[in-house]
Amino acid sequence: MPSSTQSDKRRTLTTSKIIEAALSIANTQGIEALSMRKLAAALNVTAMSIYNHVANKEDLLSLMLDNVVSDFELPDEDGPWKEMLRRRAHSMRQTFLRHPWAPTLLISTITNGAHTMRDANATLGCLINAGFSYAAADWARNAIDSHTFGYTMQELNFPVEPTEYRAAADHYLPEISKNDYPYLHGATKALINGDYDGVTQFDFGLGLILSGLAPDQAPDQR
Amino acid sequence: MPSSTQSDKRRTLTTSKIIEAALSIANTQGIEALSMRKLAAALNVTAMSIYNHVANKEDLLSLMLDNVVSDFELPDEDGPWKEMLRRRAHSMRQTFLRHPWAPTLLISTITNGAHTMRDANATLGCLINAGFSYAAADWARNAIDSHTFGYTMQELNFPVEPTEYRAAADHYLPEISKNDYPYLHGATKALINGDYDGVTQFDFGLGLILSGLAPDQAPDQR
DNA sequence: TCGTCAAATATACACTGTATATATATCGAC
DNA sequence: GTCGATATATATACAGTGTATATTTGACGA
Repeated sequence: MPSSTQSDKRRTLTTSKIIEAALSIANTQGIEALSMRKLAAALNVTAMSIYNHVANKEDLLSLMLDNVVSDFELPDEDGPWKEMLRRRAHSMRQTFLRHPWAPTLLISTITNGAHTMRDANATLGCLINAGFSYAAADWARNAIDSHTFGYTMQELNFPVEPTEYRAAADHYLPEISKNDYPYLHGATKALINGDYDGVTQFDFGLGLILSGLAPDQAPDQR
Repeated sequence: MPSSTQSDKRRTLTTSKIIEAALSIANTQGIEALSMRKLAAALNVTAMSIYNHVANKEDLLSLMLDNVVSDFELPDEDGPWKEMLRRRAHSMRQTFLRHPWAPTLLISTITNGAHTMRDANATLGCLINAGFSYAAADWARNAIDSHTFGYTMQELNFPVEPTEYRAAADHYLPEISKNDYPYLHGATKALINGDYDGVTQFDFGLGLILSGLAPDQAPDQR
């Protein structure tokens, strides 16, 4: 007796519901907890049902990643390039902080999602409209993205939460022999006693790059 | 009848042999091909034997990573800091090109291997001896490493081999709609027609950072 | 009312890391 | 030389993974 009391099942699964549930699992339980069976369970469905909407797990991950990229602030192609690129970089970092599993996958996966392409197009367009050659724009974007990915991934991997730096001192410092690694020991101690402000430190490196960039320099090649 | 013709077995397995074999598999067949059973087979041994020398797979990966890090050129703590750090960064990139699986793991794993600690200590020491404060040295190293990891990971993930750029043109360009993504289309075409020199491009971004760094600037914090 | 067709399911397979229990080879002490 | 003791290799097993294949089910157009 099929009644409407339950969920009246059938035909309720969609690709976007799958992606949504997958993102939720990855964000709350970590990417390693995202298995097809767990995802299916969260959707009240069998694992194999998912394969009616998604080619395989790799495909699912690509869809998730493009969804993440859609949170990047799209540069205005006619706006001031430094500010546009700085804002985009900061929004990338913020996005990665919300989806800590994403950068590793994003940098080691080929994605042609619509949002990813739009982001690349707008970023390059902003530079090109500012007078950068195609090659120079590519180099500039590459340098900025390298910093954004590299910095955020290091930040996400840092073993201690900013709020418990001091508490970690007694725990980690003894492992760093003062004799064998004097500088590392000292730096760790200084670091733990200081404040941590990820935005400022990220912007510091970003600023080094942006300051050095200009439409005319960069590659000697055609 | 035990004879010495074969291998006279027993007691031949060592941690370094395991690491060596694991590195070989990861470098030739990719990190995803490295399973405990395959590794054991390469060593003419059972999977569980490995666990007498290694706590678990994560531990094995840490040992492999520290081995990779040992290839980084150690900065001379009293040498000229810009040149020292530039050389270290380039050697990191070269090392990653030989071990394409390494950077992703290295940046997403906490490692306290001796080589990793020595590298961190020497790098910080070089900056500190050049007049950087502990905090400034940390920020500088962070900016340089961000670029090194980020750039090399993007480079390793680039879908086309430098030698076959032109051949890839017909293959990839059609997927990038000239109407929807004009700048990306143009940049891709330009990129494919140009030469690729990873060293030069890497050094370009690195140079931006090194040019901006100085012992006195950087963090306002203590 | 009946195909038709898409979507959900059931089952199965090869493969993963590794816990547990067992066998065996080597070495120090007598 | 003989005998534990100890370290190391093995055998077996289990829960979990992605997914190929075959089957069932439900909704819709004729």
